[in-house]
Amino acid sequence: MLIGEYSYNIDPKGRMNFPSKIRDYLSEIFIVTKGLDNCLFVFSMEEWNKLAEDIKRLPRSKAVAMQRFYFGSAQEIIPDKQGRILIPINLREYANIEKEVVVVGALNRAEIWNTDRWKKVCDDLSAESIAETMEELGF
Amino acid sequence: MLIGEYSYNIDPKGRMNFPSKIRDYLSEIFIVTKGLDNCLFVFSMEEWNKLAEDIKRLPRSKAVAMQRFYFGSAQEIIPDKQGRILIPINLREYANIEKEVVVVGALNRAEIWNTDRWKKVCDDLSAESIAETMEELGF
DNA sequence: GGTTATTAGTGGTTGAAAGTGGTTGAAAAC
DNA sequence: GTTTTCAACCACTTTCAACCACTAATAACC
Repeated sequence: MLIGEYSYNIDPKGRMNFPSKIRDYLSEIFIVTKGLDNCLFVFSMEEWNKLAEDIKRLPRSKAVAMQRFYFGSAQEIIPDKQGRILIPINLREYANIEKEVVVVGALNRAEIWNTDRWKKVCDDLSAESIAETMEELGF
Repeated sequence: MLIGEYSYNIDPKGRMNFPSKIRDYLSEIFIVTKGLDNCLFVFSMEEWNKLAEDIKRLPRSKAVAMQRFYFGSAQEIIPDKQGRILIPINLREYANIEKEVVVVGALNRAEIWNTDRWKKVCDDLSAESIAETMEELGF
């Protein structure tokens, strides 16, 4: 299961470190795509293939948008010996990533965020709605 | 699987570079045809033959239009030593391709777009519909 | 608790591959 | 026979992946 929050800086060459714990979970090669709310999604090959299969089976009307969104933006990523990755420029632009970056575990995927955006998202998470949902779950 | 987004300029002689990653997948020779939404489709010979078979099996009424659309516009493409391709003028006109071009991976085919058109298509992808479909898929 | 060993993270260099521009020569068109 | 076109090269530039070397942080051990 992917959990945790990790902060890094992107170096002048566009490389960013990628948390070793998440790397271990994803194995040597994985997929980065556009995600929701202008973050990037990171999938293991296994999860990615599942998603691809599901998208294939969608009715045409929904499939086209999903295909363009995910396949169009997807990139195979292989970290270098030091565990760094290089994110394609179009994805960096999409996610507003320039310098400070956060990698966040999210169950079956990881997410990459512009740090400021991430902070904002966290602030906006209303404590009440969380509490409410917890109650629904019986916790 | 064909994925990713790659940007190039068409040079004064009408040549455009073609991404090596997609070239590798398609092998030495492939097919370009008119596609949906005024883009161009790029198929591997294998996929192309499959499509041709499928079209053959259609009921006559539907087959004629499909045949005219796909076979009529199809062209075999062989990249030069540097990996560039030359797109026939009728296809360039169809897709409004003049200078800035994007090549996009889409699972079993690639698409070639006028850059501005592609941007527009991406912008029009509604975030809600993507989110909704994701939820349906259980991601 | 302090020292050492190990792993995580950062910066920089280099060489191969990807990408771009231009030239030439054969074939087709006039 | 001349001109035009275009595929096939050649040469150059840029990019980026693969290293190497170093520092910081963490874990293990005495």
